[in-house]
Amino acid sequence: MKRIKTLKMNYEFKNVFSKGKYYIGKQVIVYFLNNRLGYNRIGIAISSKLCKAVKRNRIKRLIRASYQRFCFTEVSSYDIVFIWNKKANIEDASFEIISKDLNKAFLKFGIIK
RNA sequence: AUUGUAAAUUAAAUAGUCGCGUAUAGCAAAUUCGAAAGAAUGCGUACGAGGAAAGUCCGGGCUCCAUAGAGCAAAGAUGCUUGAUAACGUCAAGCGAGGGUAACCUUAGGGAAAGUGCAACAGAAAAUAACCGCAAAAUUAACACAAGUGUUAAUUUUGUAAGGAUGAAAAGGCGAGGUAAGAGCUCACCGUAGAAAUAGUGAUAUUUCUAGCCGUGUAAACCCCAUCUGGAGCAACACCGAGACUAGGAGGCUAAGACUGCUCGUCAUCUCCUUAAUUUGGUGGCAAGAUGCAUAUAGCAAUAUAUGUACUAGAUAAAUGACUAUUCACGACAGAACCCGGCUUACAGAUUUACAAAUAAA
RNA sequence: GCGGAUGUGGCGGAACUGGCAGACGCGCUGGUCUUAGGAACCAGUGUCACCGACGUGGGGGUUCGAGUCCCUUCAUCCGCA
Repeated sequence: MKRIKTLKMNYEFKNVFSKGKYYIGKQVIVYFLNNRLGYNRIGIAISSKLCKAVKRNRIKRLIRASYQRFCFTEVSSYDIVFIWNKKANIEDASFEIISKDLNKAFLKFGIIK
């Protein structure tokens, strides 16, 4: 399955937020939770209060693009949720900083080596 | 050349690597997911967001509610004229009013004599104007003298809108005549209202005559008049596949339902109320349309007609991104979600056309 | 997609038919009281300025005059399917 699986329902997001572990990066906050499906599922949540649709779309694309850069050697099964850090300025969103954040987060929880 | 007015166009480009969505009677493989309906997978090829996609402020298509019906009421919208349009609160061309030296811009612009309400404070008075004042007559009192008149004051009656601290607004304005004092009482000029003629489809304009002007403002207060509007929305709706389908009550007539009230009429047979439950997946709807562009004809124009030509975004947590290199003016506002016509709002710059003003030069 | 509500000092919250905007409460500042603090009481508190002008989310309009009426726009909140 090459296509990225996504989280869809509201209760799935709530489950990850309440039970999962998290890492706070400069621009992105990452939540992790184990699942038993045998593959990863991701969800990206950006509040509509932060900015308008074009910038929100851009952030989603940046996160998705940087997620695809990591090739997962082991068969990992996690639910991962990405949230924009409210302290960071939306105008400064860039691919480099987001991919660094993701790299640190994945290293911390041992998904990649 | 400067300053300005109006209208229109455009919305960085190129190459490479990786990646995303849709389509595919191209090639390959017959497998995977699912309870089923159904869906998906590799490679290749093609295509893949705007002028506002936005706000949701109007109007329509489409679907269901009966085929969307009839009448009265209620509620709401619009409001100079003529035309355009599927329709509109939109657009075009005009008229009136206001602004600008001008090009040009703005304009919810019917009715106040159908009725009701309101006009704070100030002011004599805020809408059937006599409080002060001005003037005349009568009475009383005082004073003067030439001795029955005059002057002054007060009171009463009458006439009078010239003047009066105010106010946004004071009863057409201003000047002259006139008068006891005054007054459109009379006259000239200006304004207003009405009628006729002429021009125009018409709003209206011009001219002439008449009326001395007997009614202020507010309808974006209620209202009156004219015109218009049935309701709900693609989460509509149709179909396919699962799951669930409890207990009690009422009606099956004249009941209940189909936007609100009433009356009439129609439809369907099971419907409604309370409690429990109201879960979940797929397919269609879904992209060629009152479409855009060019030319010709009609028209001042909006637009219409004809011919030619162009047009594969179609998702369902929602597709356009990342990196590298080069160039420049160094990139604004901003992301389709059933589809169209408008309106409104946001917007870095770049380009083009037409016109106006005064100055300078030729 | 459809529908509704709200916006006024630093904060909450009044102002009715258009007619003196900032009532009232909390907070803040200064003073009295106290050895000190609290409580209590008194005075002040939009901005520029000290005459006056501008101020009810922003921009227009109607009116003699808008917090109030109308249009447009921004922000926040809520409901339904």
